[in-house]
Amino acid sequence: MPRKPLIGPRKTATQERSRATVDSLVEATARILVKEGFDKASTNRIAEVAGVSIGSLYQYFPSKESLVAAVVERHQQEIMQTVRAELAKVQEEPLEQAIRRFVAVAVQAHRLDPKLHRVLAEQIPRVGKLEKLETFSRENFSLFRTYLEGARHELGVDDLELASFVCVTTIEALTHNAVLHHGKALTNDQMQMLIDEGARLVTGYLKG
Amino acid sequence: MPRKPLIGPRKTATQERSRATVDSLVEATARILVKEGFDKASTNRIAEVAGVSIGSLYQYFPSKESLVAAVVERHQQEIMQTVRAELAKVQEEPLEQAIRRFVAVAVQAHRLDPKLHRVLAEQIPRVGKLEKLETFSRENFSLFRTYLEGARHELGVDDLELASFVCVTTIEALTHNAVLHHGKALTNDQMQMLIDEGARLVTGYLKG
Amino acid sequence: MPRKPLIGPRKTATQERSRATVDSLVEATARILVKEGFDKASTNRIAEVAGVSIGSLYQYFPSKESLVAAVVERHQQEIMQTVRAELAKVQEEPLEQAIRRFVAVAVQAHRLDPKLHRVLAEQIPRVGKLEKLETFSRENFSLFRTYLEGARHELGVDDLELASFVCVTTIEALTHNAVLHHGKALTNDQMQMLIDEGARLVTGYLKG
Amino acid sequence: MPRKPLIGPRKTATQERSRATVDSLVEATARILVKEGFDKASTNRIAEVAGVSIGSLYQYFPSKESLVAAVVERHQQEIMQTVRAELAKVQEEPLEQAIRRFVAVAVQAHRLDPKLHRVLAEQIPRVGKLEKLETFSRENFSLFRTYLEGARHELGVDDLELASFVCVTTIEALTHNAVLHHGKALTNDQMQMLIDEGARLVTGYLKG
DNA sequence: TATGAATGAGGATTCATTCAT
DNA sequence: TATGAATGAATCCTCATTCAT
Repeated sequence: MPRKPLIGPRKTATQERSRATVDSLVEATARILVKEGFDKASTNRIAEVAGVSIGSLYQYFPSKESLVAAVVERHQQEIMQTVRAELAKVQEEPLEQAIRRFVAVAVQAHRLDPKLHRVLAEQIPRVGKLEKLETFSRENFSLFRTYLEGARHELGVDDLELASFVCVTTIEALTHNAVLHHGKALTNDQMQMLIDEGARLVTGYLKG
Repeated sequence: MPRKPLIGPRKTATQERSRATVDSLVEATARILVKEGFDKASTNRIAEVAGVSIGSLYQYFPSKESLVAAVVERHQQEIMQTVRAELAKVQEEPLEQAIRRFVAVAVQAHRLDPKLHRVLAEQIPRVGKLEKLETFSRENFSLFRTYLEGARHELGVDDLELASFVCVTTIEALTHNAVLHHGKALTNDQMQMLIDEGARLVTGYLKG
Repeated sequence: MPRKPLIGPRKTATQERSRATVDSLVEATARILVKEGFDKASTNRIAEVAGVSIGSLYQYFPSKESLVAAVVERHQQEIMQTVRAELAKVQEEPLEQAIRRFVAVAVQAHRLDPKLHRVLAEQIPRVGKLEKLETFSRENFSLFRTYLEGARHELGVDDLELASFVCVTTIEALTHNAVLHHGKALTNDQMQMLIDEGARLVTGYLKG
Repeated sequence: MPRKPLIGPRKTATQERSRATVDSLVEATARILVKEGFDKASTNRIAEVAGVSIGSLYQYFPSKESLVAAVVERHQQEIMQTVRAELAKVQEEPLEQAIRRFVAVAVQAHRLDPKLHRVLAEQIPRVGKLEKLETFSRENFSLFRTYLEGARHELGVDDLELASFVCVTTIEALTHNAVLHHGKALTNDQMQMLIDEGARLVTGYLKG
């Protein structure tokens, strides 16, 4: 094991090569998923597109499923990074403003890579088992719920668990349908309108 | 000597046999989809379960896709029958009552055959092309929109197209998540609560 | 199912076709095993040599293992047919004569298809699980033991189970080594000598 | 500056390291063969178990086959060491005693590492080409034959080549079957009985 | 028209071996 | 010399679909 990092996090050539291989595989998988769909995403195809041998694919991913899982994970990470950043100060905001922010964040999350998001949402249940991506993910649910707890005084509802379920489901579905099924890309106006309507819907409900 | 039946819907023996074969194939497909999942639903398996030879299967359905499409169609028909019956007199009802009915109908639709509904919802994008089942279906959207037009005086919103989109999406998602992802079966209480919340959410929104 | 056998065991065309396919697969497997060894006997190769598609192979044999098992079975059947025929009247024979017959039968069994016998003996433990071919097979052991019981008065040994083990093992090994490892084919003289020696060895032992 | 050790078998550090690597590879191969079977013994697995990189494995062994061959060789060496030691003074012994010793030695050889012996016996024909391990090995045959020559006066047989073949084959087979196929381990009584019977069988034969 | 034997492209995965570092 | 990432031919097997009977 020739590993002589002199200072700090200096990766060895070997580590970098591995990392590059892994990345290109995940990337290739995502690209094929988006452009050709789940059924065309054979492991041989993925390796080919990644410019890597099929053997290397299996060196890093024990199965096709694990590759798809990695794509899901990566996408999820990207989304949650956006979400966390965006919601950092939501706790201090009044209801109306906060809800608008939640809706806006949902829209943004969907716009990170809408096509990938769609494929993952639609075709990935098949991969099952690793129930990621569950209705905008548990973390989202938590964030929302936590907000509601802090904003209890502004709410006209008691059961925060139920309210969170209703709101998160609603926001997710609205955004999902709007972004993914209507036309190709939302104009800014449409996006604004979407946020307005979604926020009004949810806010009204929460105020009771 | 053409053999068109003289009176009424009296099918020839042959026609009846065909019909039975087709039915058993669709039924077998649905059963396998539900019990064993999309991946186990090979055409050979379907033919076997239907008690029909693989040759006959291809006599009636040109492809696996067309078989799945038939299942979707059938499920849709059943749902829409319920929906139409239930919404027959909705036009005359006041907003609150009508919306409750819409939500209740959505729940009922999901409860017709929840497992089949779920499989179809999850796996069918794969069959793609024939975008049936699209967000509670166009017909649903129409029915809702038509209702809104008649109830314009009670509404606090102008853009009925937009409002319909928001409401139908919301109702569908809420129901879908509640029925398909939470536990196995909803208790009556839970169902009532779901209808209450859904109706309140949408009604509030529509009143503006 | 168009099955109209008019008289007696007249197989339908279909049945005959299936049968032919199965036969050619087993035959091809045996041939490859003999000519190229276990490792070259890939399912695709077998199908090719059988003049059958790989799909058909899997229609009749669920796995590669099952194919090899069929070869073993077939070979075993052939051997046991010879053995049974040859040993039909052994019960009435005096010890010396009977033992000679046992040895002779073992030699014959090995000469039915020596190369196949060798491959099966050497390479098939791998297929394990289906422990056929076990030390000249249980049936052989039984036949021998049964004979000993009837000939007890001529024997100088008490423990017939033990004696059978010793004799059957010995006869089998002697024959096996002689037929399979020495040169290509045994001359008649060599065979005679083998029988003589084997019989003398075993007879001496049994007489005590 | 060539570095040949001046005195005695003093290996350089490098040579020792090489030796250690080679040993651990052979040992790992044997262990995997025994514990997991031939099919699990991939070169990568072997290297891993040996705590050596796959690259190093190929530095010392040109192929998987050569690795297995080394295991066979080593096992053979160990057996022959036992055998030679045990048979050192057999030449002076009378027939009965000598034969008992031969049988006992065969049993001991099998008990050195029965599981390894079995795997090698069963799977190694596959590795073919290097027909080691052939029926208790040529050396055994020689030893036995040499004994017979010295003991000619006690024998009732003429053809010592033939007699040796018969005896060695018989002893090997008896031992092999008894040790490897009957239950897990032989009790001392069973072993004694095995030696008794084997010796009686062979002695009787040799005395004519 | 019904049957089911046959097809074969294509898919996931393994593993002995090579070679740049 | 040691390392381990990379290779890719080869393997077993599935399944939608065709077609002779």
